[in-house]
Amino acid sequence: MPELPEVETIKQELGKAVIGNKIKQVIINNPRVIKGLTKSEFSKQLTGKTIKSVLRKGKLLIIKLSSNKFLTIHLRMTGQLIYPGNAEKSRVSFKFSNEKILDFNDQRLLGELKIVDNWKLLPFIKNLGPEPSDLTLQKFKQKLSKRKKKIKSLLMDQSFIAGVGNLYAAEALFRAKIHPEKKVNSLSDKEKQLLFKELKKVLKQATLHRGSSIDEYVQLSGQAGNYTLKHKVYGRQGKPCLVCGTPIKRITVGGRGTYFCPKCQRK
DNA sequence: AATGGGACCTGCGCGC
DNA sequence: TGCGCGCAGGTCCCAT
Repeated sequence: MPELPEVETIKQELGKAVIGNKIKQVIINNPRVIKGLTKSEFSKQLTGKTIKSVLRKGKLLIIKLSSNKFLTIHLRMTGQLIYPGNAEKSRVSFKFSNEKILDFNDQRLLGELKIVDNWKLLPFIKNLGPEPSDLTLQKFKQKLSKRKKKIKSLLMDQSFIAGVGNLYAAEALFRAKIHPEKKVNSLSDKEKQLLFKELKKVLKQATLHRGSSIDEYVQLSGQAGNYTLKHKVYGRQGKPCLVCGTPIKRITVGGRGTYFCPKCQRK
């Protein structure tokens, strides 16, 4: 599933691939992923516009157009951007004047494409917590104080910190040796410090490895991300913990599948 | 205010 | 064999 490292990878590659390209045609194979505009309004807003820049905030991609409007893309779980594509199995494709095609694929149709005047006014952005790279240990600790829920649910809360999803929450907690169900108000100062360090580290390393190919995520070129091989707990139910050999357990936390080592990670 | 749970969506894997 | 069910999780929405 695309989380910060995956979306950042796409953002970097998309920037290299399409900045300066002019949209010649919009091909809409399934309008369900387009929010707030009809098919024809969506096409009209994009056709003839040039891609000026590509930004990322949390898991949201933001594409600045020459009209000074923004095309925002949220991949949710199974969204993919592929370039060059072919518009064959895509939900929406963008054909540029150089004849190359950018495909937006999305098996489960939960992804969202929008066109907005100002992305900063989107509710999702207004409620978004800090980017991990902007977060200091002091601020992290301050944000953790007075919170009572399970640490994993809090890490995945986009208003708490931007860009962390199910996979990296699990990986960071394993590396920090903290049980995913541990209540935030019972974390020691040392645990908070270690969690802060490991969370930043895992996100940075995953980005350097171009993300994790779980579910449908692939890089812009269609290649898999390389971080999948570095996972220590995610998807490893029943397999031995890479530190102590105890079988990795899978439980449900906040309705989400959660992997952890019952020996290394204590409540 | 903060928290938890359900809904959304589709394809796949499993069990009977 | 074939079918139906559960599951995958990011975000929004609602109830408490």
